[in-house]
Amino acid sequence: MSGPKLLRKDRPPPKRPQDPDGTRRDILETASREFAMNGLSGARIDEIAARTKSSKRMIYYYFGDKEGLYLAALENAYRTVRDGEAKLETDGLPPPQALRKLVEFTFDHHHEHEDFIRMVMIENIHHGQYLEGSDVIRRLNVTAIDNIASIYRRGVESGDFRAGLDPLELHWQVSALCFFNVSNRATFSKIFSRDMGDVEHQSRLRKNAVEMVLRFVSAQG
Amino acid sequence: MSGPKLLRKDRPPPKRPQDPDGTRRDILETASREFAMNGLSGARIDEIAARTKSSKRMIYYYFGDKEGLYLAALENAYRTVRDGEAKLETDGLPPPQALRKLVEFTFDHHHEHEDFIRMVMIENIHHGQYLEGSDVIRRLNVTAIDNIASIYRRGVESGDFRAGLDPLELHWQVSALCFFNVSNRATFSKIFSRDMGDVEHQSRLRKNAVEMVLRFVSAQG
DNA sequence: GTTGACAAACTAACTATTTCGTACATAGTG
DNA sequence: CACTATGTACGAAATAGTTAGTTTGTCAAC
Repeated sequence: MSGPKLLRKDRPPPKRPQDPDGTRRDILETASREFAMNGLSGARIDEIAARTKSSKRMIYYYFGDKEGLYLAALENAYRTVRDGEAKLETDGLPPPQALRKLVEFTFDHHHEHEDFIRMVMIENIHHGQYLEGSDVIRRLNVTAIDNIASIYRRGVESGDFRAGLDPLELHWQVSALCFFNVSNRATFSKIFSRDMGDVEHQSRLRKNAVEMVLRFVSAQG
Repeated sequence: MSGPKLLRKDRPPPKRPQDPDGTRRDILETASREFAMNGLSGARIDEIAARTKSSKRMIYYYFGDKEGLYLAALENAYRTVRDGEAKLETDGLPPPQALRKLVEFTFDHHHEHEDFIRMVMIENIHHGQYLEGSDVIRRLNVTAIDNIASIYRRGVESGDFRAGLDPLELHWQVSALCFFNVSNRATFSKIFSRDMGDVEHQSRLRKNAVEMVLRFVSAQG
């Protein structure tokens, strides 16, 4: 489960009685799950400590207090997801296909990272006040615009897309469709007695999201 | 602020030392604000009690426990919003204009009812488990589909809309665009250092949402 | 290479509050 | 007088955070 980074010093330690990096990571991962599951006030420090290989004292040792731990978990969530997104490559493709790929990728990616979605929801409940103090997160996200901005620019130049749209707003629309798909699945499914998370619905909703964005930016229409 | 229902008995009581209906309503409204603001575990019974004209004792008297109060607040939120939505009239309009009006109305309505949005977010964090036991809420929502379903059907008949779309999925897309606009405004604004809630952005996002839905259902394209 | 000092990593038990919920007593109402 | 509505005070459990002390690693000096 844990691969301690080799090649850092001569001896890769097989079992350390003291393992600051490992302990820190273990706490952070456990806390991330608990916060994503229960929210900031819903998560319990004692519960997190119990699920950790470490102890409550260590949580305070490394993260100061509950809010410090929450912020670390929030940054962790953004980092994990944005790192994954960096793998998307669309440079070679014609703009419409590139945009299609981006939407499909975003849709799938959000779908696969429910904990991230939940953390963002939770942070929005708190009016983004913890995110506010984190330059880390801002940096991670601002670059996420570059991709869609470049695709859009190419699309306008090639005549496939209409001009006058704002890449940030485009990103907003894509996010809305993909985010909502995960964030509101529970209430939506229960209200309408349909499991919106099953493969059939997901495949249709994914197709819809793509069509919606493509038709929106399309030059003809 | 409080209009006690007249015409029920001869005398509308001007000042009652004991006022069960008023007390109940006062508690519910206060609780609704607090839960919307802080979530289920974040809200404090003592805090709610303090903001009430009444006392903590009365909360337990009328709502049993914290979860009972939360459920009442959740139902209250859905009821308030769906009651407002019932005012929308689109029967006379040609389908594209009817759909436009529906999207604009939903967009504005969500925008004006942030507390409702927050309650739905909170309930989704809890995997919709409280909503599950509430037939009240299900009933309120299922009828919300009728409107959009009827517009869509008329649109297909008139040749304005393409066939083969699912009204529930259409409702999903509209909801996504309008819901996200409120739910994720905080984090989005802070990450990109733009106030997405100001009038200019809102007006553009609203226009985008309408165009997106109309282009999506359009027969040509 | 052994030692000893110092810092980092870690353990266990404890505390001060907060927070939900309740008993008990009282006042209005029909 | 029975029943509903309400005020006051209290209690038990949960919860964030701490105090005090122990073990482990590092590294320079001998």
